[in-house]
Amino acid sequence: MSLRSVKPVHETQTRILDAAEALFLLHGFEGASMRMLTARAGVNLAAINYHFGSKDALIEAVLRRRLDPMNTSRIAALDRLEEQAAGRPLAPEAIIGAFVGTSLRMIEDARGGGRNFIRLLGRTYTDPDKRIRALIGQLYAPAMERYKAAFTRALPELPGEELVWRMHFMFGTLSYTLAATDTVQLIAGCKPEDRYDARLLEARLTAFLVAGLMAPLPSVASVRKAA
Amino acid sequence: MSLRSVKPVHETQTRILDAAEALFLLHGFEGASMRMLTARAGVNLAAINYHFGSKDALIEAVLRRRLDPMNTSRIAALDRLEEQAAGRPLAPEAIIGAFVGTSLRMIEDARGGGRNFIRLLGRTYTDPDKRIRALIGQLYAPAMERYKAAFTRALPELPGEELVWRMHFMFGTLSYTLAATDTVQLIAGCKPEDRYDARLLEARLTAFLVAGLMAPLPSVASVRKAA
DNA sequence: CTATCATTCAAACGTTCGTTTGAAACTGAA
DNA sequence: TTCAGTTTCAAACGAACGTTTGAATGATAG
Repeated sequence: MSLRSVKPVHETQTRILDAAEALFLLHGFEGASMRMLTARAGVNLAAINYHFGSKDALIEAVLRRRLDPMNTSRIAALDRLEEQAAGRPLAPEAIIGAFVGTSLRMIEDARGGGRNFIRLLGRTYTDPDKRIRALIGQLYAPAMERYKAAFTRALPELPGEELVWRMHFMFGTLSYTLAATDTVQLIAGCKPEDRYDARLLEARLTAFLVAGLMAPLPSVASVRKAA
Repeated sequence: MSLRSVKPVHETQTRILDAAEALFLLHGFEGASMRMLTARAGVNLAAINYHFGSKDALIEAVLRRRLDPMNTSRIAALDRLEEQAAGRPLAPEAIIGAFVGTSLRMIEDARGGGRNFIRLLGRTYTDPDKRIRALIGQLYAPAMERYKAAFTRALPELPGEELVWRMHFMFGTLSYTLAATDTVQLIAGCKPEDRYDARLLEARLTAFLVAGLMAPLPSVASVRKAA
C-alpha cells in the first residue's frame, strides 16, 4: 500500500468530476447525460455508477468537492479579520471583501476548473429541484450564519430584516455576475478581455455591494407613495 | 368566421403555454418533457408539435409571450418619465424605479402566471444554451439600449464602462432576487408572508440598487492594494 | 347533406436515457 | 505463481425521450 496505489483510484473519479463540472454547466444537470460525461472524461459508461452510485450522487459530489473548501475558506477569512480586529467591530467593506474575495480568487485560477464551477454555482442557485435546494442550503448554512452575525455586529443600527434582504441582494449580485458574464456584452459591446480581470471586477463589485449594503433605509413614505 | 371560432383555437395554445411556463420553471427546459407538458395542459401529446412545431419553438413562444410586452412596457415607462421631465435629465432612482416597477408589477398578479414566469426568467438568464442566449439577447436589446442611454444622460460623469458593469450588477440583483426568493430563508428564518409583499420588496430593492449605482468609483488604490 | 378545413387522438417511429450485468483486465500481497 | 480484491469494459436492460403518422372528430360554408 504505497502512495502510487492510492492516486490512480482517485484519478478516474477526478476525471469524472472535472468532466461533470464542465458539462453540467453547459447543459444543466438533467441535460448532461451519462454518456456525454463519461465520453468527456475518457472513462467507461459504467464508471459513474461504479464510483459514485448514481447520477444524483455525482451531482452532489461535484457540488461538495468545491463548496466545502470554499465555505470553509470564507469562514476562515472572516476568522482572520476578526482576530486582527481584536474585538473591535469590523468594517462592512472588510466583511464583503472577505466573501467576494474568496469567490473571485476561485475564478482566477482557471486551471483548477474553478471558473467553470463558479458559473455552475450561479445556475444551481436558481435550480428549483428540491434535492438541489436542500443540498445548497445545507452546504451554505454555516457560512451564512457567520457572515450574518458579523454584519449584525458591524451594523447594529440596521434592522435585522433589512439586513437579511440586503445579504440576499448581495449574494444575488455576486452569483449572477459570476454566472452570467455574457450579459455584460448584452448591455454594451464590452471587450471580452476586461471581463476576466478579476482584480478590477472585485473592486467594482465590492464598491457596488458596499454602497448597496449601507444604503439609506427605504422610507415608509416611498412605500406609501408607490401604493 | 365569428369570434367563437377564433377563441378555441387559441385556448389549447394558451393551456400549453401556461403548463410549459410552470413546468419549465420546475424542471428546466430540458427536464420538462413533452409528455409532462401535455399532461399538465390536458391536451394530446401531439398538440405541441401541431401548434408550435417543436419543443424549441415552444420554449421561444413561452419566453416571447411575456417578454415582448414586458420590455415594451419598460420602454413605455421610460418614455413617460422623459415626457414628464420635458428635456431635463431624469433622476437615477426614477429610471431604476421604472425598470424594477415593471418587473414587480408582473409578480404581483399571480393569476396571470407572471410570478412563475419571472422566476423562470431568472433561470433562463443563466442558461448557457446558445439558442436561449441569442433569443434573450435579441428580446432585451432594445430595452437595454434605451435604459443605457437614459442612465448616461442622468449620470454623465460616470464612465461608460463603469455604467455597463453597474447595469449588469443591477440586472443581476433584480433577476436573482426574483428567481431565488427561497435563498432569503437560507440566510434567516424569514416569514414567508413578507416575501410576497411586492411593494415593500420594491422599496428595499430600489434603495439597494440606487445606492449601488451611485457608489463612489472604485479607486485605483484599492485595486493596487488588492493585487 | 356534403365537402372542406382545422384540430384532436391513439399508436408507433427510432433514439437516447440511467442503470445493471458478468466477464475481462489489472492490482498488490502471499 | 497464485489468488483475492478492485477497476474497467462491452453489451444489454426497460423506460422515457421528441417527433411523425393517418385516421377520427369537430365546426363552417356552399
